[in-house]
Amino acid sequence: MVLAPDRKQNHLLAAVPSAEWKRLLPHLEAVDLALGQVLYESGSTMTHMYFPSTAIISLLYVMENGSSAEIAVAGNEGLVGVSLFMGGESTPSRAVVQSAGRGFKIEAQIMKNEFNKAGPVMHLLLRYTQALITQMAQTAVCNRHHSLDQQLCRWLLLSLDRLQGNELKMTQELISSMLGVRREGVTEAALQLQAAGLITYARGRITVLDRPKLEQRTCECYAVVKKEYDRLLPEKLAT
Amino acid sequence: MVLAPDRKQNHLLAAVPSAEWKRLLPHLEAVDLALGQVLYESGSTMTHMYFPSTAIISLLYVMENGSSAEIAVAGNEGLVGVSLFMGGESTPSRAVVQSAGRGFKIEAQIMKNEFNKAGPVMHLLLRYTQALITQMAQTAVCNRHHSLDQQLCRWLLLSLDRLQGNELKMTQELISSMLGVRREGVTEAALQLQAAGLITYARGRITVLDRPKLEQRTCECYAVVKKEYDRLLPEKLAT
DNA sequence: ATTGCCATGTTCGCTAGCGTACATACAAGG
DNA sequence: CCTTGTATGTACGCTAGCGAACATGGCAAT
Repeated sequence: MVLAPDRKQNHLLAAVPSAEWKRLLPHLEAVDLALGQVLYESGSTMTHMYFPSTAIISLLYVMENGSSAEIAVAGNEGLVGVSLFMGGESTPSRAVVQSAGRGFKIEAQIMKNEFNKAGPVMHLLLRYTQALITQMAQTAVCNRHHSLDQQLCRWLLLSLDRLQGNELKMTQELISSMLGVRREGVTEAALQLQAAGLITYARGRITVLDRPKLEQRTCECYAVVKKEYDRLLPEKLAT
Repeated sequence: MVLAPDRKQNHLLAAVPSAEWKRLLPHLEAVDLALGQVLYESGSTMTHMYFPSTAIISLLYVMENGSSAEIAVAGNEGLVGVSLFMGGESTPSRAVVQSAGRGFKIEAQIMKNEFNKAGPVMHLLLRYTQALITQMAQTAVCNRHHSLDQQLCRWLLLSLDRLQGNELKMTQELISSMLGVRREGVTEAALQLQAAGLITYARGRITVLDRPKLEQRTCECYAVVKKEYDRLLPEKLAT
C-alpha cells in the first residue's frame, strides 16, 4: 500500500530536510531484501546505496580460507555504502542481508551529487559514518578482549535495536559466521543464556525475554557504541 | 633549520593543491611529539588536527579495567583527528604517540573551514578516512582470527612503513599494550622471530633484518590494508 | 506415516594465550 | 664499581575456544 516510500522508517532519510528530500524522493526505490542476499561483494564497484527500514545488513570480511568476521551492522538507523561518498567506490568487505526485510535503494550518482553539495545531507552522512567508525573500532576491541558469551549478548542487542519486537529469525550457524566463531560455541553460550532465562529459542527463532539482563551481561562495548550513535545522530534529527 | 614546514614529509599535506596550501600554510605549526604523549583523550573535544611526519600515532581504546587495544595507526601517510571534520568533534578512543618524532599541527577550525569548502582538500581527507576505516575493520578481523605471532609481524610492518630505516624504538611492554596482549606473549613471539633471523633486538631497539620474510609470515590483513591505502591515496597525489 | 534435512546438543582431546611469579641481565648514575 | 631500575626471559597451571565427530529431535515434503 505504500506507494511513496515512508521515509520515517529509516532514521537518516527521516532526518533529511525537506528541500533536499524533494530532490531525492523521485530516485528512492523501496526494495525487498532477502536473507543472505549480497548487496555488495568485496572490492566490487557500488552502484547503489541502501537505507534499510526493517532489514538488517551485516558488513562482513571474508578471509581467504573462507572464515569470516562481522565488521559492523546497519539497520534502520543507517545506510550501506559509505565508501561511495567517501570516494573509494568499493571496500574490501561484503554487505549481506542478515535479517530479511525492506529498505530503500538509490543510485550511487544521485547520492554523490547530493553529498557534493556539501549541505545538510553531507553532514548527516558524515556523522553517521563517524558512528559507524566507532562501531568498527569497538568491534576490534571486543574481538580482542571479551568472551564469546559477552559478544553474543552484544550481538543480540545490536540486532534487537534494529528490529521491532523481541524476536529474531536467526540460526546459530548464521550467528557463528557473523561472530567469526564455531557454531558449537554459540550453542553453548545460547544454552547458558536460556538457562538464565534471558532468551528462549528454537530452530532459528530467538526470543529475548529479559533485555535488561542481557545489557547487564554484555561488555562495555555495547554501551559505548550505543552512546556514540545517540550522540552523533540524536532523535531530534528525525523531527 | 626548517623554518617553513616541509610538507613533503606528510603525504596528505604534500597532496594539497597549491591554492589550498597557501591558505593552510600560515596556520601549520611544526611540533615535537614525545613518546607516550597523549594528543587526545577519549571523549575530549579536539582542538587541533595533527599531521605526523616522523612520528607515529596510535589510536587506542582503553577499557574500564585498564587494558587496551590499538584500533589503528597513523604516520606520515595520514593524520590524527578525523572526527573533527566528520562532525563528532570527539571519539571514544585515545591518540598516543607510539614512536617519537615530529609532525605538524593545525587549529581545528582552520581545517574545518577548509573542509567545508568541499574542494580537493575535503575529498583528500575523506579518502584518507576511508583508508583508515579499512584499517580498523581489518584490525577487528585480525583480532578475531590470527595468532599473536602473525599480529606481531603485521604490527612491525605497519610501523616500518611509517618510519625511515629499519629500526624501531619500542619495548615489548609497549607493543603488548598496543596489541592488547600479555608482555610475555610478545617476548615469546619476538624470540621466535629472532631465532628465525627476521629481527634482532635488545632493550627497546628492534631491528628488522628480513622484511620480505616478515611479510610472508604475517596474515593477509597487512596486505589488504596496504593495498587499500595505495589505491585510495596513490603516490601521484604527492606530485 | 515415512523419509530426509536441518538446527541444535554433546563429547573429547588439543592449543593458544592468560595470570602469576620469579629469574636474568644490561645500562645509567651515584 | 656498585646499585638500581628497566627490559627481557622462563616456568607453571589454567581456561576459553577450536576442530572433528557424532547424537538428537523437529519440521516438511512426499
